[in-house]
Amino acid sequence: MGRGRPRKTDPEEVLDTAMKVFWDKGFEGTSMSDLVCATGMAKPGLYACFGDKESLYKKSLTRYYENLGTPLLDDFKNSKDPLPIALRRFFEAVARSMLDTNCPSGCFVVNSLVEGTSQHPELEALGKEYDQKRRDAFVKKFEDAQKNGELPPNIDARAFGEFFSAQSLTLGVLGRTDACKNKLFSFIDVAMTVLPSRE
Amino acid sequence: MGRGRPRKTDPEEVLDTAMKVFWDKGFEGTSMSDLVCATGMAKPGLYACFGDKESLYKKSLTRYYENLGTPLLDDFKNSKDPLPIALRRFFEAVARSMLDTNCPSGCFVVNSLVEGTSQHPELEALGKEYDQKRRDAFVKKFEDAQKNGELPPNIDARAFGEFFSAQSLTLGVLGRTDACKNKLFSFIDVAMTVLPSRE
DNA sequence: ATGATAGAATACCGGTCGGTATATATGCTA
DNA sequence: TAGCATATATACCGACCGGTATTCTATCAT
Repeated sequence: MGRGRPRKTDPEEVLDTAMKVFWDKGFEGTSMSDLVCATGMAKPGLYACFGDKESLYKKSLTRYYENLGTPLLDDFKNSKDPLPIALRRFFEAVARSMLDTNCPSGCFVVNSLVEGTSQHPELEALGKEYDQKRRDAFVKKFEDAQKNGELPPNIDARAFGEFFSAQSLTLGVLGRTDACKNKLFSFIDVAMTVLPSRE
Repeated sequence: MGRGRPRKTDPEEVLDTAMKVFWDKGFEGTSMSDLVCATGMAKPGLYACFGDKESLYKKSLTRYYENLGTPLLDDFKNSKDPLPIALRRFFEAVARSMLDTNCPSGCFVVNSLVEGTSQHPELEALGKEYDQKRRDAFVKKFEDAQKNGELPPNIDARAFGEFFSAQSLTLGVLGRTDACKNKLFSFIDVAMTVLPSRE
């Protein structure tokens, strides 16, 4: 094991860097040369390591999702806290990641909106998959809360779940355009008022 | 007047068609050849008429905004109806335009998120300008409603205004990804519950 | 040392990009 | 009908695109 010339660049770092470039310039707006400059890995290396441009993008987005999105969502799903607590923690974590300049904030919503269109069916499918996971988690959480009496029985738990699921996208949009700590957090404050009280 | 060879294609139709192509493929993903095919106007004609690609995009987006966004926003601003009525009418009009397949729904949010990045400062500025107009209108409406006693005095009218302003972006996102009449309208129903009752 | 292995670096491919120069067609005015 | 003004159509430009073949270099096992 360990034969051959050692790598100059760690492939996982390459994926992280690539995601930032894609986030900054968009999929179509990013050239392979941009990625070569940013990552330090030469073009043939990128192709050998990750396949073509679209595969590289998919792998970047997947890694990003598994490192950031999945843990956040799992924490929310598995939380034993009352719904308002868990919900607020989820949104504040999303908001913090949006404010982290080292983090390509909002790439999910960007992917869903633009990269994943009819032109790139695989990217579209990836985006829809993530969207669906989030929405399902939210809806289930709200339905469970209703069963547990945390939410009044006369509301449409699914609609409320989907509403809040969509608010994480809104945070992504605001994070890219308006990003400012106070605004994101006061947005969350207002959103939380949607939660009906127990009775 | 009327000298020279007559136009084969109406420039305003060209702008409408161009916006649809940009909406479908994104700014970077759209080539001038795509636009030539879609609009029927030859490339030199496009350049003579609209300037370069970025100018054409700006003119398309501006026209779209003035034909759709401005009237909607003006109706909302000038409405004498109670706030919940005016708000719901605004959101339902936005939702309907999202569901209109002839209408490149959500190009504002797309522009803000992706086209208008550091790579295209002019597009970014245009997006920010529209964003600001909408936000200002919402904030003013909520502040006025508070003064008129339509909203309780103990809430942060600005934060509520910005929250609802952002919901029109969320409708844009949902319209592009989830578009389905029931979902958009039940999203609006839930969002409306944020409005605190008079007292 | 030496050969095998695997990444790095360079140069290169056909195609398409945004943008334009040139020539032709069409209608108005006089 | 002559001529001008304006749009259209074609062909073309250099640059850059995504992707690859080839060569060079560094590290391993032997």
